[in-house]
Amino acid sequence: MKNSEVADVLYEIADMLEMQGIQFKPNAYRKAARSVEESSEDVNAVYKASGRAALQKKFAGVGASISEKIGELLTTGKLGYYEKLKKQFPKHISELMEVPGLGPKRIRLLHGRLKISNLSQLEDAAKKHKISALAGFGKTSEEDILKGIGIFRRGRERMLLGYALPQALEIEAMLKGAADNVSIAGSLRRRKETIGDIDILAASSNPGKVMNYFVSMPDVSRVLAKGMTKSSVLLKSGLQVDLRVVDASSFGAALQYFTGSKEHNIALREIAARKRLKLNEYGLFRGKKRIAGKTEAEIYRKLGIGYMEPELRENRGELSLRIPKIIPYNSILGDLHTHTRFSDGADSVEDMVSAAKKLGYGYIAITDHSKSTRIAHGLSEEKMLSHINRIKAVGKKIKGIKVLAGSEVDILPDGGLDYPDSLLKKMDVVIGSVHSRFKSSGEQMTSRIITALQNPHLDILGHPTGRLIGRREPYDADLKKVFRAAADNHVYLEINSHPERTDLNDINVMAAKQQGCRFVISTDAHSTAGLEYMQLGTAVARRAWLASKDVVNTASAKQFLNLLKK
DNA sequence: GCCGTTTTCGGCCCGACTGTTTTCAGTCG
Repeated sequence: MKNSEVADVLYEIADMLEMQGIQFKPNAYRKAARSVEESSEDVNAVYKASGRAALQKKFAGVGASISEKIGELLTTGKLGYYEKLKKQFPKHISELMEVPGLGPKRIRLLHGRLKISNLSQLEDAAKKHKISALAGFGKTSEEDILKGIGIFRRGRERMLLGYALPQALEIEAMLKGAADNVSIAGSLRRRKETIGDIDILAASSNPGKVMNYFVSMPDVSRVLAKGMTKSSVLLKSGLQVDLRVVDASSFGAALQYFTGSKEHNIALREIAARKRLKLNEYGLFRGKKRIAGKTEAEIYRKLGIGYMEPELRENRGELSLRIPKIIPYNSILGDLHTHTRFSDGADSVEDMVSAAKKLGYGYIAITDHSKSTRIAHGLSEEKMLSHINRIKAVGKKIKGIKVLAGSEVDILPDGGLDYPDSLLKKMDVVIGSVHSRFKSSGEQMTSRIITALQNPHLDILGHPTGRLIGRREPYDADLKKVFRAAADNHVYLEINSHPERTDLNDINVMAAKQQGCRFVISTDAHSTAGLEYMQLGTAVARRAWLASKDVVNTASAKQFLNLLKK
C-alpha cells in the first residue's frame, strides 16, 4: 500500500468522525494522514522494517492507536475500524463535504432529518424547498446549497503554477501603481505546483481607490464581490483573484497570515502561545500591545525564528529543524535539456543558443530526442551524428556561451539506451528518459530505470517519474531504489521545469537528497520561450530545501564540465 | 487520538462572516 492510499483512509475516517460530532479526533486523524501523505518515507517499508514503534517515530501525529490501525491496514489490506465506521454512513455521503457551505454538522442534520446521503438527493430536496423548512436553515441557505452543488459539479479545478504565476505578476505590477505596498500571497507565493485562486495583498490608506482600480482592470470579466477590505474578480482566463487591502501597520502580519500554509500558521501560533504571545492577521501581541506587524521578518524574529522563505512554509519541520540557505532564484548558470526543430522543438539551434545567451547563461545543452521516440521525430543514429556536428558548429559561431551537444535518449523497455555506446561517447551530455510502456509493473519499471542508471554514459535521469500534473500519474517504480542507484552511479536527477511536469516534485526531491542524490534543474524547452520556465524548477528545489551546492548546474561552465562523465 | 522548556492529564489556532440567532452555531480560510 502506498502512502497516499493509507492517508486517504485516515482522511476518510476523519470526515466520518466529524460527521458524528466527535471532537478533536478528526483533527488527530487528519494530522496523521497529512504526515503520512507528505513524508518521503515509504510507510510500508518503515512498518515492514521496524514495526509500529517506527511508524510513531517517523510520522508526526501517529501515536499508539493510529500506528496499530496502519499496521492492520498494511498487513491485511483492510481496517476493521474503518469498515465498521463506513457501515454507519451511506456510500456517497462524503461527497457532501465537498459542497461549499456544508460542513459535518449540517450534513449530519440533513441526513438525520431528510435522509439525504448524496448530491442528487441534496439537489432534489433543495429544489423542493424541504431544506428551508428545517430549523437552522433558511431560504438563503437553500439557495447557497444549490449554488454550491453547481460549484462542486464544475469541479474546482486548480490551475498550474506555471500558467497562474505570469498573470499574478502582471496584476501585482499594475496594483503597485495604485497602492503603497503590494504582494502576491497564498499558495502562489509559496509556489505550490497547482493554484486554486490568486491571492493578492495590498497596503493603502485609501482602500477605495485601490479597489476601484482593481475591479476595472482590463482582464477582469466579472466582479464577484467588492468591499473596502476584500474584493474578488474573475479574469477572462477563468482564474479568480482575491484582493485584500490592509493598513500598512499590519501588512507584514496580514502577508504572513494570507501566505499560509494553514498548517504552518497553526504551528506558528502554537509557538506564539508558548511564549505567551498571540498571533493573528493584525500582528503579534503581548496582551493588548502589538509588538510586531509591519513586516513578516519582525514577526518571525520576535518568535525566535529566522525569516522563513514562503516556499518553506508547509509545516514539514521548517519551524523546528535547521534549514540550509535555500537556492536563490536566478542561480542556474546553464540549461541542460532543450529541444530544437530537428526533433520536436520549434526553433533552430542558433535561436535556442542565442536566447539562452540573452538569459545570461554560461552554457546550454541541445538535447534532441533519440530514434525510438517516433512521435517526437527522434533522430536516427546518422542524423544524430550530423546534428552533433551542427551543434558544435553553432558553438564555434556564437561566442560568450558554451554550447554542449547531447541528446534526450530513450530508456528502452529492457533498460538499454536508444543509441550505441560509440554514439553516446561523442556527446557532452546524455539524458536518459522513459517515454514508452508507462503502465509496466513496478518491478519492471524499477529494474528498467536502474539498468539505465548503470550505463556509464548516462549523466542525467530526465523527468524521473513521468507524471503530467492532473493528466498522467507517475509510472510505478520504487523511487527509493531508483534514487539509491542514481546516487551510487553518479547520475544527476532532473528537476524538469516544464509547467505540466515539475518532475521530480518537492517531496521526491527531499527523499532523493536523503539518499545522497544531486540534481540538475532544466527546462525541457521546446522553443526559445520555453527557456523561461527555469524559475518553476527552482521553486521546486526551494520547496525541497535544496541549497545551491545540491544543484550541479549552479556551477560555471568549466566546473560543470568537470562534473560530467567523460 | 496525540502530546509535553508550563503538562503523562488536559488541553487541542484564531478570527471573520453569515444566516437566522434573539445571543450564536456552523463554516471557512
